[in-house]
Amino acid sequence: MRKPTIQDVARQAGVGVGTVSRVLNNHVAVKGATRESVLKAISDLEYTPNPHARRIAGGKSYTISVLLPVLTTEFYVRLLDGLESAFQEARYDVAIFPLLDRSRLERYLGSHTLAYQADGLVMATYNLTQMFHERRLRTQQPTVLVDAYADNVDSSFMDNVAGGRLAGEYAAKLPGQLYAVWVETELDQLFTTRVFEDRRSGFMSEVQAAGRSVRAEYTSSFDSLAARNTAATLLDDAQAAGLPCTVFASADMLAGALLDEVRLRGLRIGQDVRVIGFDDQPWAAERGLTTLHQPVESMGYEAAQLLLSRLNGYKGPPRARRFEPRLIVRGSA
Amino acid sequence: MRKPTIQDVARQAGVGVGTVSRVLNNHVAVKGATRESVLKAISDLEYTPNPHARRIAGGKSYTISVLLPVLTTEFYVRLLDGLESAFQEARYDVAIFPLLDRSRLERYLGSHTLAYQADGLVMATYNLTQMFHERRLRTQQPTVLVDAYADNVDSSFMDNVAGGRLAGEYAAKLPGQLYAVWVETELDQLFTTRVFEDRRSGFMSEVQAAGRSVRAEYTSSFDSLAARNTAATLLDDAQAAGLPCTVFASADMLAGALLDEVRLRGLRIGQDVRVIGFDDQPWAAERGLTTLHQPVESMGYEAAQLLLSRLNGYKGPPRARRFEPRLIVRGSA
DNA sequence: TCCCTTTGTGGAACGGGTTCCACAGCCCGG
DNA sequence: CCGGGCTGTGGAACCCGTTCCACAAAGGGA
Repeated sequence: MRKPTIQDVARQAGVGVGTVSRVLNNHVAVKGATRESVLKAISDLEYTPNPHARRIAGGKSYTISVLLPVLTTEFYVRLLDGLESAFQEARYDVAIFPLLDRSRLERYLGSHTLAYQADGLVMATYNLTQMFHERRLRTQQPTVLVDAYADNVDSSFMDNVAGGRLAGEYAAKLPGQLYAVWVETELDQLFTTRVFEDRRSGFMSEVQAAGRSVRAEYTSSFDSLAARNTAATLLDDAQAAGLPCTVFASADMLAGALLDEVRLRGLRIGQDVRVIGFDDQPWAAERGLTTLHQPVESMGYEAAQLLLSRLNGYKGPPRARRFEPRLIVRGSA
Repeated sequence: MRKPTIQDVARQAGVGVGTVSRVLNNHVAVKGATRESVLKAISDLEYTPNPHARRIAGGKSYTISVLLPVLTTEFYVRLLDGLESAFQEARYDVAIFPLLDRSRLERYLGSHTLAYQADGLVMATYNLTQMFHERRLRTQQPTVLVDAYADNVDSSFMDNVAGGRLAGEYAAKLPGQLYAVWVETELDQLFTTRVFEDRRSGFMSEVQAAGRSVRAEYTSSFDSLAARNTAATLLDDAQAAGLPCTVFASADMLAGALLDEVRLRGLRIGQDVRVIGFDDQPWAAERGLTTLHQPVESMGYEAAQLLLSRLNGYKGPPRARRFEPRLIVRGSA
């Protein structure tokens, strides 16, 4: 049996095709009773609109490209959930582009692939808009940054400076020497993020304002081995200088490595060594990690709304949606 | 200025629209001279066909979904290169779906997202077809496995058993105790792969046939810290038992951890400790790693061809394209 | 040379939506 | 009670390719 079309629905409901289309797109000018009968016909026939017909008639692709770093963290799963729920409401499809490497990025955007055909672009964490200005990417779609910001495009992000400050404020009240460990930004200039820089500056300003000294020279890449090595070095120094101490780990991943290493040395978490993380990953609650929580879904949802309003013709200056982090105090600090 | 359509091209070239369409789709029945004039008109007008119109007219989505594990290894970049080059030739778009987690997979395939609309499915490394049979996924698109195999669907893969055998055969001739380290398959039952199992069975059979004993109880997950820990444990044992020794690492990632740990201990690679990897990642040449090379692009390209032939109506039984690994001998063993 | 195939080509019909115009019915003010 | 405007709705035109049918021209066999 043929897939039902909008014509079939119109016939079944005893209305015109225009009316069915109006119901599908939530146009206001459809009377309650008419709308009901259309909806009934739709469900009776199990009708689903043909997206390609829609695209060609509407002259748009109703597709959004999302460019993501390749990381399996819960963060991006939740971010996508937020993005997709908003785009789904507006009947947009989402195409995901994992940023595997530089050449692949250029291929994504430079040729006639899905990303190129999309009506809009979402960039997560990495701000690649500079490439547009350098004319290395020729895309001109409306763009929104999420988990990143810039003053020339719309953005939806958490205030990482504020997060750093919350951590700093809290840490400043704890006894013992203060330490901090940072994530190094990626090697490739292209894929950089200011997230960790911001966390750092917030933390440092607050701690210094409180007159506390910090040993903040520890860094690690986003890799479990590197994190563990850094944790070990830091704890060597801390043990040499004398416990207790407090460590701010600018990502839960680093905090996790610290917790492991602390346990390995038979030290007591929350007493000998206090650890403050950042991200509130799913395991953080389980392991009692004091950390900063981000409203990730909301960030995604709002990013989508910003982009959708551009697609609906909004022409104003770039807007920024700033979200506030929340310090979750658990046992680790 | 409006984007040129096929009508504009036809007018410019002084031919009918049907002819233009035939040229675009490489139908044979177009004379050389006519074809030339059409091609000239296309390039003069900078015409690019509207993919959505094509989809609706053709009744297909001309889109393939590729389901990938989320790993930044060179392997998947190359695999995608192979897949995309074949699909591009056939004028198919590729949509990538990183397998972030289970719920996301079900959402991808269960609802009316891009993956669902696609004409075909490529699954890399993970064989998720069992979910179709369990009715947990309702997709019925033609499917091809790449870097994985099963007897109920088309597949394109390297013979990992043969790779293991090559490694075993080579290792069996080297002096000292033999060791082997394996990658554990993922925890989630859904995302499993037989790749490492195969490498293991190939290696073991060859080594045992040569009458050599192996200490093959070492395993690690695909994580740098875990790999390093395993490497350390293995080398502790090896040093206790006496050098020289030879280690087969069933993934270059593990081999890399071994090389690091060997250097750390001041041992000589290729003399005290010989290491054989698997994958031939880009850094392997640089670090002189003896390893097994896979024709990754070809695997991807052939997988695409298998799928395309299904899309063109091929109805035969499942086919398997098996590729042979090649042992690259460098300094490490 | 004539008729019958091939071969190559033009163009209408078609796919399934959206949009816009026209019109019916209603409400309201004068 | 009538005309003007507003609201809600039907349906034709349109979006832009692919496909198929019809037909002209060229080639081949008798």
